[in-house]
Amino acid sequence: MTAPPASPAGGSAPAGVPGAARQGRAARKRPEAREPAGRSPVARVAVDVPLAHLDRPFDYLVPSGLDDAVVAGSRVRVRFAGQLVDGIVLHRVDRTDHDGPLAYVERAVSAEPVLSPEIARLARAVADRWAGSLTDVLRLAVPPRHARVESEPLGAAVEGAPEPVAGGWSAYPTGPAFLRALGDRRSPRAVWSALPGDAWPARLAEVAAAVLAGGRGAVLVVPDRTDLERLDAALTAVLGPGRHVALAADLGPAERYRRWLAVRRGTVRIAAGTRAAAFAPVADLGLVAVWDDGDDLLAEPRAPYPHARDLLVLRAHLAGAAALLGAHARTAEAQQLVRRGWAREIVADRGTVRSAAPRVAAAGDDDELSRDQGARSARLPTLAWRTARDTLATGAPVLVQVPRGGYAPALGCARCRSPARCAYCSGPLAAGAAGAIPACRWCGRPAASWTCPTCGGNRLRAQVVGAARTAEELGRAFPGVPVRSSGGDSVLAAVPAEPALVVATPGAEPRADGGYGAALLLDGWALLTRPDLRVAEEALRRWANAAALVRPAGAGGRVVVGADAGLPVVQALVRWDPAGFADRELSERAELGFPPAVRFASLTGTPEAVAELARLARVSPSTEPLGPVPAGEGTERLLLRAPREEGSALARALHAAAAVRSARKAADPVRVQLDPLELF
DNA sequence: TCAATCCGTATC
DNA sequence: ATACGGATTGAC
Repeated sequence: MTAPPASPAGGSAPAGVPGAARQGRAARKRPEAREPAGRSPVARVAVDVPLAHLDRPFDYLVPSGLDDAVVAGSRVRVRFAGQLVDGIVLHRVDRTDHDGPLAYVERAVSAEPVLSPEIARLARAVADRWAGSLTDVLRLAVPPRHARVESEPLGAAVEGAPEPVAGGWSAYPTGPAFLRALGDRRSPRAVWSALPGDAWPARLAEVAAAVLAGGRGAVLVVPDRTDLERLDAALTAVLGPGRHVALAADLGPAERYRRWLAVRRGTVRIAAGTRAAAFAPVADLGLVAVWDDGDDLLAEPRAPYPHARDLLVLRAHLAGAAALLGAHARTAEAQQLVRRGWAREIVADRGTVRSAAPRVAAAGDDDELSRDQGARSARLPTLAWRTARDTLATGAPVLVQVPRGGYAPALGCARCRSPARCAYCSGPLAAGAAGAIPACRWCGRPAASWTCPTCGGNRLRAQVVGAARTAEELGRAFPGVPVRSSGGDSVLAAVPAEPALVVATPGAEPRADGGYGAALLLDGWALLTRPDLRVAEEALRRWANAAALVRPAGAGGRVVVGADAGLPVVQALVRWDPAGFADRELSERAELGFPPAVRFASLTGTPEAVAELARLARVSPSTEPLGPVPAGEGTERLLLRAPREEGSALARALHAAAAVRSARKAADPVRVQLDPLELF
């Protein structure tokens, strides 16, 4: 360590020159004399440059005039490689490790310490875990500044803690103990299988109340906006007003920053939100929770592509906080946390599950279709049709889950069944409405006339029937029964307790007042035939989320799933055993060498760039390359597979290789993703 | 011998 | 990105 030099720029600065600078030819403003702050004159700054080889802090001198504003966590502007860039102060320190002159911090943007020590540590760990740069993570973690909001008067914190309530947690044998531990400032970790019909937002709100009772704060993450609205309402109901904020991406910059600042300043201690809220800088963090961690909305689409579940697990670990992963279904990742002993299970006993769940029956492809004319055109198996008819007769609504939106989202040749492709870009053709001219789903060009390249036929038929056409057909099959649709841009939150057919795409199912009388889960084959590692897990997740909205079997609740009864995933739904399914799934993946039993990295870019990065990455001998395979538009994708315990070494090697490439000014970027959701 | 230019490397 | 240092080139 060396002491900071007394003056910047190698001693050439006009330290002793009085304010009246000599007039040059032009009225060029000379920098006024600056001197380093008296104590801790060095600011260690994370500069906002995305280059991998610059992913480390840089030291600057704090001029005495900025001594008060340049604090750990505050935003600054500094000169870096000749240009002014944004930065965030990581620390104020006494001396520098840098042997060379230090530049001064140019400007303090504000004295607000936006980066808390906990989030600074987390951001570094996230960058390391996902082979990214700190800068990239900070862009995800710290929202853009809004100066006016920052200067608004501080809102008052609501004092005291709300009454803790065991509420619905007593339905789970280990639930009350979990809540008690939170109230005692301990940090239990659990994977929670929510009972069908349970009001999960209320359960999360009760958990938040327990954390508050212990004097700590919590972060609660849900997949989407609709879930957040429900959680927001439950938090208000259980905690009272002013004790939490809802953080969503679409709030607008001012409101977003206002709520975020309330968390950062400690005015509120409970932060609920969608995936970006996983970084919410809650003070004295007691708990992180995530609902329905299998939802792919929790995967961040921006570099370095962290997944909110894994990020929260990491955060709980670093901060010594409790963790709760709740869902109706269960992911293999959550099951792995249980198996490794990192988390305990919170599950109801079999009897409770049985009495809460609807009765589930399978109607596979070989089931005869209904003889009813309308029902046949709606491709309802007899069982589904009868179930709908009988349920509607009792006065209850029926939920119809259709895997795909639109009208006919995939068309094929009427004669040979081969998929219909766009003549220009080879994208899939789809029809938007009955009798509408088909159009390409990629480029939007209409295909007024079409000839099958395989057999020469020129008539199209629907390969996949979408929700819109299903609604139309159900209307004919059940004349006089209202049909409501939910999906795409128009998602219904709830429907009344009256006879209706409610057609929804997965994730857009409205809740029914008093529960649905029945749910028909159509076209299971369409869900299960996609070439994806997670198809079965994802199908069970979607089915369970829909079936959880149906009344218990004892109250007449019925579910018909349109898939082969012999499939293990269908059996898991029939028996309502998501934990058993996840356990078997995890074992299978371990045998086949798939995540989460092993770690994967995916490198995407031009073939040369991918090859170069793979060559530069000093990976362990047990790291296995798979591919590369074409990934469209002149790019390739290479997968690297490593044993689970070598995951961080793999990430480190890839980041180091990316640093070599960025230092060489390599032109073509390579996208590096750890644990990518899509493997094939 | 010196200045203009090129290239590589560090960026505090 | 840009800026700087050292090497290289070319003209006198």
